[in-house]
Amino acid sequence: MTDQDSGRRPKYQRIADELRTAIQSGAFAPGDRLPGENDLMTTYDVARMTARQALSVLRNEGLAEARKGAGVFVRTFRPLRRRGIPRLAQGHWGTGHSVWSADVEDRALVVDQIEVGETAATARVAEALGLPPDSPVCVRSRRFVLDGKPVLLSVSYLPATLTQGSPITTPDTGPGGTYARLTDLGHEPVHFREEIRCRMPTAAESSRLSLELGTPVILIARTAFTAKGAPVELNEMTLDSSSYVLEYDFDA
Amino acid sequence: MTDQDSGRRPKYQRIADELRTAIQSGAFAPGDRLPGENDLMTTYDVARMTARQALSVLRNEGLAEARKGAGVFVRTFRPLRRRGIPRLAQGHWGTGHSVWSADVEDRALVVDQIEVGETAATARVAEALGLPPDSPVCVRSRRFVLDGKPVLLSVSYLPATLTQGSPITTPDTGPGGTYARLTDLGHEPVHFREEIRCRMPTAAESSRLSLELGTPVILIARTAFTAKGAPVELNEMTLDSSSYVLEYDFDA
DNA sequence: CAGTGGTCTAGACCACGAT
DNA sequence: TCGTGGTCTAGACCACTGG
Repeated sequence: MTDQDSGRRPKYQRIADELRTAIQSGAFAPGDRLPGENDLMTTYDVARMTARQALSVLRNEGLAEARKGAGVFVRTFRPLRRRGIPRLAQGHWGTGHSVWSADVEDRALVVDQIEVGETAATARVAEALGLPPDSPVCVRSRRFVLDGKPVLLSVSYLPATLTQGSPITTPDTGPGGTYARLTDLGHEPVHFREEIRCRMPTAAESSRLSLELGTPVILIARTAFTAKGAPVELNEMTLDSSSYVLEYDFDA
Repeated sequence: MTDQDSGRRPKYQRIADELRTAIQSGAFAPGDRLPGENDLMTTYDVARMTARQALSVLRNEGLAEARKGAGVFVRTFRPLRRRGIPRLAQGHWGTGHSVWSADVEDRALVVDQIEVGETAATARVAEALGLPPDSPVCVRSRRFVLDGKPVLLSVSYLPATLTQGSPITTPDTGPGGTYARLTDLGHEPVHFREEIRCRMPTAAESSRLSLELGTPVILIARTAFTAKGAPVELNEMTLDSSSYVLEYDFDA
């Protein structure tokens, strides 16, 4: 260590800084290959682990992704748009445009890993549905895959007393889906509450969504209410944050 | 490597798995100290870097945080609740309860790092406000600190032609804030669009929000529209995801 | 097959925090 | 002061990808 020490910033962070700046300045475009471990070792005269650490910083920031045997590449962000309130989202609020561009949806959607069954409600689920603990609930679990890329995990909980004998307890709920069947049963959902949070994925989520390192997940917990204010469904969704932009339109 | 190899899972991931399971089973509660590098080295008979790598997995998952000189500890999650649509959020949708608990807000809020000025709109800002590129815009930048912990960065953009000479161009906008002043000027915002995404923080964001490793940020871009459908404000917010749950209520 | 990233070892020195 | 995590070196073998 003869020259450096200018500033107390660790070597691996200095290297990461330079690469990050280069990416953000456009010197490396999305999809471009970045200098690899060997490049950094010679360029900066550091050990292998130090070069690796620098690259791992960028990966954990979601800026780069490694492809084994190929190299390290700048990541892209081309999200889908999920409209939380379709009724209001269209219309004449058109002078200003969206902040983040999003792909149009004329792609191949596959629903996957469907599991339907009945279990005892966890404390959280019972609370959200206004049921006593351990009440029986209908559980519908699915995965959504868009153009071969998994983007969304969905688990829906409904009071089992409501869904007895209804198509809701079968994999195919029929035209209009679960909400149409609830309406048939006299429990039409008219009000919704969505709670949103964000965190790093568990190993299981990371695997089911094929997530890159440094990709958070968005959690949406949607509760559906009837006109009487009774909760009839809790839908817990797990989204690949690199695939989604959420949008909510509302009036003052 | 005499015994292992049972399963091709790398050592550091196996160690991380065991610790993760122990955390999720409650063997280690939030705030508890986890086995440190030296503990793992002797327990699993691995090299220092391997133990470090196992712990770094948990940190990047947001499950653990390291305190230099002290140890590695299980993280906590006690979020604030941000209601996107206050008018609807109250009321009679009360049978079902929130999925995630949230602290009540009787805490000390400080607004910080206030900067107000005028610049040329970036392409993204101009697009959102329906302005020609490089149009002059009023910029209001702030940081919100709750009980000493920074939780939110906010940057607001308004067409400079609207705000000329108004208190909006000063640090203190007066009672009712920016929206009240816009109303005074005959540009009352009546409709809002919020776009939400999520990603890992930049170094600057991480520093301004004092984020732990493994903590994503939530980005909210809110556009405010007048009754005529003209956008009058773009507010870009950056939230510490470990401090927030977002909530949206709406009707079918 | 050559090059890449993935994993792992066995050392070292440092800055920091608790005692 | 002593243990902790933070940084760094200089090697090694492996699995995978590409031409």
